[in-house]
Amino acid sequence: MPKRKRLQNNHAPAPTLHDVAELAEVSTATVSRYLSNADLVREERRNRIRTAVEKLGYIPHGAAQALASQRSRTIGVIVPTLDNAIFAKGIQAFQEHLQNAGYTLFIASSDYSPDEERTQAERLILRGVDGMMLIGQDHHPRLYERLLASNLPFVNTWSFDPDSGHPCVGFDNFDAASRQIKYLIDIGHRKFGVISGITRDNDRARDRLSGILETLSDHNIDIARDMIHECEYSVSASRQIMKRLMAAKDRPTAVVCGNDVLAYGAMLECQATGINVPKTVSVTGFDDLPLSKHIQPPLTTMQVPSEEMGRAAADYLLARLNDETVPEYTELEVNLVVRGSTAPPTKVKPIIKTI
Amino acid sequence: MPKRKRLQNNHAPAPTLHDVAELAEVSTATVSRYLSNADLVREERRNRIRTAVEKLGYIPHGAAQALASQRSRTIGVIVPTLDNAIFAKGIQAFQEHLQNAGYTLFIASSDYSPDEERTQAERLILRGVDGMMLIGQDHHPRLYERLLASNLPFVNTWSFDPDSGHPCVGFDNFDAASRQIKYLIDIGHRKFGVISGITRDNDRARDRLSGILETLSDHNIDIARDMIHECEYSVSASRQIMKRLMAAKDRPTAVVCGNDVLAYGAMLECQATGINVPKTVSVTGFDDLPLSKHIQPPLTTMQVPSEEMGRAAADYLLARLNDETVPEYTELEVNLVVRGSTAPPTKVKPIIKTI
DNA sequence: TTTAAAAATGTAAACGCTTACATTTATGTA
DNA sequence: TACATAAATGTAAGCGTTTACATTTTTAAA
Repeated sequence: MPKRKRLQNNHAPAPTLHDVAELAEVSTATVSRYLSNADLVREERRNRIRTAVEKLGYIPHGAAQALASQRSRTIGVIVPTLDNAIFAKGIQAFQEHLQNAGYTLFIASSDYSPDEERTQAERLILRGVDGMMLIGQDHHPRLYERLLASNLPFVNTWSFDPDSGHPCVGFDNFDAASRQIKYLIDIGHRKFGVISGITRDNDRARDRLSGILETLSDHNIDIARDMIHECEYSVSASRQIMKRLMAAKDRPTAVVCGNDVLAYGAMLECQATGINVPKTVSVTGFDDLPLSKHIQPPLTTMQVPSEEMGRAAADYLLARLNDETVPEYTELEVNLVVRGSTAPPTKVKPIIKTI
Repeated sequence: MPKRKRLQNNHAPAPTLHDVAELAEVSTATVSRYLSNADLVREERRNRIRTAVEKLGYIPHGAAQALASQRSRTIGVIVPTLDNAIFAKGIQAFQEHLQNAGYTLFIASSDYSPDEERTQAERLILRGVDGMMLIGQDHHPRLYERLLASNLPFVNTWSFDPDSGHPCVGFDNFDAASRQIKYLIDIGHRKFGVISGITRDNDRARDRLSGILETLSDHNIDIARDMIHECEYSVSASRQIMKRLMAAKDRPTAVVCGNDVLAYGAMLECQATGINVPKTVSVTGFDDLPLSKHIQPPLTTMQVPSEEMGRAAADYLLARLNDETVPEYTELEVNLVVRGSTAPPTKVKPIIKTI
């Protein structure tokens, strides 16, 4: 005799595996198997179970599954910020990919602070994430310790550094920045300004800055201390700095920015003060945000393969979770996209005419 | 005799409540109480427990907690997109607020599709979220049904509509758009173009569009069918439409855009084709993204209180979860910010001189 | 003191699943 | 047909907490 059969009316306790099993007249084990791998059960019962599931509107209880199976089918990611679009595309791709494999994503943000990142990571671990994606490779040492100690699969992204010993999917920020500045040198620039992201706790910003400075030095090009600035990733902050840069006695003919947002700031400051880009000063960015090809002039920048990165990061974690072997370090390409914001420097002094 | 005492070496099974209890020589119940409300236990034991927790590096098992307590301390939010910054600030505030209350956030995205939104919601419910935040109020009917049936606290945001019967924290999109267009009428515009977001399944876009059209009609201002376009939220798409708008025989003196991104597209198209904003055409946006005050000319737009909205949404859910009473409908203010992208229309025909 | 009430603690039963192992049933082979 | 083997199913023991209830200890009042 069935105990009760009320359908989905308000506040009805959610049906459990047991309810389904009872209705389908099989054991809970069989239902569980059906749910995880349908062709483990004979067709006849499969149908009974399917019917029961539908009739009851059964949804498995995630926490119970997680507890019993010791895996939550949940992945965590900690981004520095949700605020700008830099990471959005990559995260989106990451998520979609995981989703297809039955995983759900926890997203937290650290506001570019390793301490905060570590706190967030602890939270995610408490929530039982099966794996974790991080941005960059500058993380709290204790975070690395915990990740390693608990043998939790994780992957660094937006950086590529096999020497770090940590799994990563990303690109070589040093090299990318170096190529970018080399391009500017090639078209004739010698006087540079740099608006870098804050390098502290940010290996990407740091590598890009080193890439720039070392390449300049390789070419015996001097750059004054006051032509190099670090700056939070905002248009306002960048504008401020650009203003100072262009007010200097010996102003740069090219300003290299740590990312596109900073470049927007630089260009908008010029626009506001009537300085022509690229005639008076060339500006470059890094990221190739969707807007960059539309602004006037269109921004010369490094195209970062964020979607590919998200996908590859997901692949890495999924492989780890399934105990498949997978390369620990994956390098992706970034391309220099030359657009209208850069041009050879305009000669200021008229060339002495020969007779 | 202690069974084993290895510290955090690799792959050591995570310590459990039981381990802590054993080490502190109390029962698991006491440890559990200590963890949830420390002054339920006498000081002497409190210390023993604290020491044990630290020594073992104990972290509670989220899934087990969730299963036993029937609440996951987890909240879900489904945003249309992570891609642009529109929702970022609001989500960030939402998250911070929840976090302080011990909740962790699941973020999913629906790509503006109610079906996808519903699918994502099911996933989140399976994960056992205790509550849910949604954007707008156009949701799949079955989603509403499930939310109601399972008595899961949720709140709509970015819309305010007490008549809907669904809890919401947001603003009146119709009214906001109406005020905006009224301003344009007030400064003399009569010929309008509209670049709206896609209205299907998007009550915000729909309300803004109605706000515009009804207000025009209230003022007996005609607007041709081909001056009204719907457009996905991208700069490229918006540029296309702006191009058409400005190529028309009787082109508008003001173009109202459904959000700031669309407005960027409109303005950039003008910039690219040498049309002066605001002299030839005024442009308005909606959202007041961080960039909007910096672009040239700075964008006239509606300032949306996204952080406040995130906070208020969190407050609502937290109150519901603690069985406190809380208003079901919260209206927030949005302000018209007048900047340089709008100006009175320039008279095209010279006024006939009087003698 | 004694005693009742309050506070602290312990015991053990859930919570809703998964899964090792045992058992039953089907399949193929000799 | 009998038998070995493979496939399908069932049984029941966890998974790591919380929490109702029972028990013990403390506190305060008489």
